[in-house]
Parts: sequence; structure tokens; C-alpha cells
Amino acid sequence: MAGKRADARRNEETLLDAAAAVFVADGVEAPVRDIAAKAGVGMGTIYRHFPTRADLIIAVYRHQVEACAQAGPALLESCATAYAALGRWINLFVDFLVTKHGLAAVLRGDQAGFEALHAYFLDRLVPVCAQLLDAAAAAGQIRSDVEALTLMRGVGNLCIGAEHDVRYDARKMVEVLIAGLRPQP
Amino acid sequence: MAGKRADARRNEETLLDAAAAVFVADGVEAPVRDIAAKAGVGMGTIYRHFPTRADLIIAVYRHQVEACAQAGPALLESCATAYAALGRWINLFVDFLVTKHGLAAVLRGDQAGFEALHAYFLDRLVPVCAQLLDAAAAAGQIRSDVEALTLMRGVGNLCIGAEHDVRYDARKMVEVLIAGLRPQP
DNA sequence: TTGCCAATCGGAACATCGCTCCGTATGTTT
DNA sequence: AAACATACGGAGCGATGTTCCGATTGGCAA
Repeated sequence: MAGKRADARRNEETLLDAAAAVFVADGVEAPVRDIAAKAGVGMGTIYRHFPTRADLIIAVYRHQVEACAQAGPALLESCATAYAALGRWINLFVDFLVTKHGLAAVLRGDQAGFEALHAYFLDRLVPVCAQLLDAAAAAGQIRSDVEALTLMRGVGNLCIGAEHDVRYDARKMVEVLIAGLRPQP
Repeated sequence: MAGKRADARRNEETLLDAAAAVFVADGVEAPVRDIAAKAGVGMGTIYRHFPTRADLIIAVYRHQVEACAQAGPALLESCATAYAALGRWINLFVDFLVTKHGLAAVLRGDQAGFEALHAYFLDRLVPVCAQLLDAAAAAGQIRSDVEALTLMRGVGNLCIGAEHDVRYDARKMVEVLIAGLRPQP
């Protein structure tokens, strides 16, 4: 960040703003050309700053992902039970995903070119989820045979397409999924 | 089907076989050109028989979807409880999805060009699911505030990407989801 | 059997992607 | 102010879904 030319720094800022605006308007899968046009720069400029679309998406949402990650331990502290903390943390994650058009869809592991995005989300959030999961399991509040990575991907998948069909209630499915974690009778 | 020329009928058959083979080998998102090449026909031939990729996918899997739909009432008959029938039927659906590379991903409602596929699956399977769901709810075996369409889409979403990452256990997530349907204490 | 014509076919061509490449422009430094 | 490294713009590439139209061919009438 230090040895960068002034115009380069300015362009990076402009690009982040333009990308954020386009993502809100057209969703995360908006063409790179649209973002370049909105920012008033050429294609080359985007790709020099963000080697792949995934890197741009990561940069735009980094702050919110960090906030979500840091909320984990805080909730564990402030909630009555570990299970309650887990539920509220998952809700934070779901709120984040469903308000970003198409982000959940692009977070999937099976789409080529988005490995970096997938890896970033998982690297950052799975340990947090694991901590909450372990605490709840240790207290006997949930079954103990569910991996944090599987749960995170399951929740992410449930959020796919939530914004395109009012008949599909992603939040309710996540609620049911979390309820299903309780020890079986 | 009646007034069709012999070569047209033959090509349609050839195309279905080729598509099925390519789907097994490369997944449902395989390029149309590959399917045309495998079948030994031109691009135009594919699009005359199947106006869109979705129509081809529907045609290839129609039999299996029908079988799944018809298994619903049968399970309701043969299982001890409606909840058990629901669980086993969902498992049939999951088995179907996870063995077809990428089919779950393409079944999503948010992807342009696949509305026909999405609609077909939902039209055919949601009523079956609703019947099982209603029976279980009427018997007090599950909560009664979950719509069949939401459940079907949730299960479909949970199956996305199951084949690309052994660490993600889609079947377990579905199992947890179904467990979460039980009345809450 | 032959000849015709509509049904069918093949694949080039088009639009749209993500991404790369390189000649040009510009900021920094001396 | 000159020179050089850095950064920029956008044409271009390869891939993909889809359309279009001239060439081909099956099936029927004569």
C-alpha cells in the first residue's frame, strides 16, 4: 500500500465503491465490464488490482465478514446458553448472505473461478462456527456429530435464491436446520 | 411424435442417449457442443428438438422424476408413520440429486434460462411432498408451519456441491433438517 | 421408380462472458 | 525537464449458449 502511485490508490478506492454499488444494484454476478464502466476505468485496471472477480468480491465484503467472525466469541459471552449463541450467530450470517444478491450462490464450492472466495469465507468463519458448535456440544445442548464446515456450507446453501422467490423462506429453513441440531429423543 | 420424419425420431433418441452419457461423465452443465459432438449431430439439431438446455435435461431425467413422484403415496402406505414415510421419500430425492453431477445446482430458482427445469421439478414433486407433509402434520409428528415448496427447495439447495467436496456431508445436513421438523419441546 | 418439396440438418455466426496483453499515458524522482 | 518505472485502457482471445440459413434428405404423389 505504501509504494503505490497516487492514481493507483485512487483507482482502487473508486473500484471498491463502484463494485459495491453495482453489486447492490445487479447482484454479485454482475459483469466485470459493468463495474469497470461504473468506475470509469478500463478492464486492465480492474484485473491489476483484483486478479480475479473473487478477489474483488472478497475486498468489498471483507469488513462485514470480519464483523461476523468477531461477533462469535462475543455472543458466546453474552448469551444465556451456547445453543442460543450459535442460533444468533447463524442468524447474523444469514442476514449477511440474504441481503447480498447472489452472494450465497457464488459462495458454493462447485463453481470454478471462485475458489478464493469460497476459501476465504470458510477459513474465516468455520473456526468461529466450530467454537460455538463445540461449546454447545460440550454442554449437551446439541448433537456432537456435525462438523462446522458442513453446517456452514449447509446454511450458505439454504440461502441460495432466497431473494428471487418470496415463496421460498430461507430463514425458516435455517431455523429448522438449527432446531434439528438438538439432541434427538 | 406421429408426424415426425424417421431421421428426426432417430436423432431425438440419439440425442437423449448422448446427453445422458455426457451428463454422467461431465455433469449436467456440460457444453451443448459436447453433447452434439457425442451424438454426431449439429448444433441446430439439438435446439430444434430441445429449445433450451433445460428441456434436454428434463427429457433425460423425466423417468426418474416420475418414479420419485410415484414413490410418495406408496411410502405413505407402507411405512409405520407418516414421518418415516416423509424421511424415506426425502432420501429418495436426495439420492437422485447427489448422483447427478450439478443437477442440484441447476435446479435453483435464481439461474436464468433454467426456469423450465425448476418449474418442472417443483410442479411434479411439491404436491407429493405436500401430501407427506400434511399427513405427518395431521398426525402431530412434525411442526405444521413449513410449506412443501420451501422444504423441497431447501433440500435441493442442501445437495448443491455435494459431489465436489467430501468434507461437506449433504446427506447429514438433510437428515438434520428433517429432524428439525419434529415438534419443538 | 422418379421427382418434388417440405421437413430436417449442419455448422458458421452472433452476443456475452471472464480474462490477458501490450502500446500508450502519467506519476514520480533526480 | 528529462527519464524511467508504474499504471492505464481497451482491443482481443477463448469459451459458451443460442440463432439462422443454405444444403440435404425423407416421404409421398404421379
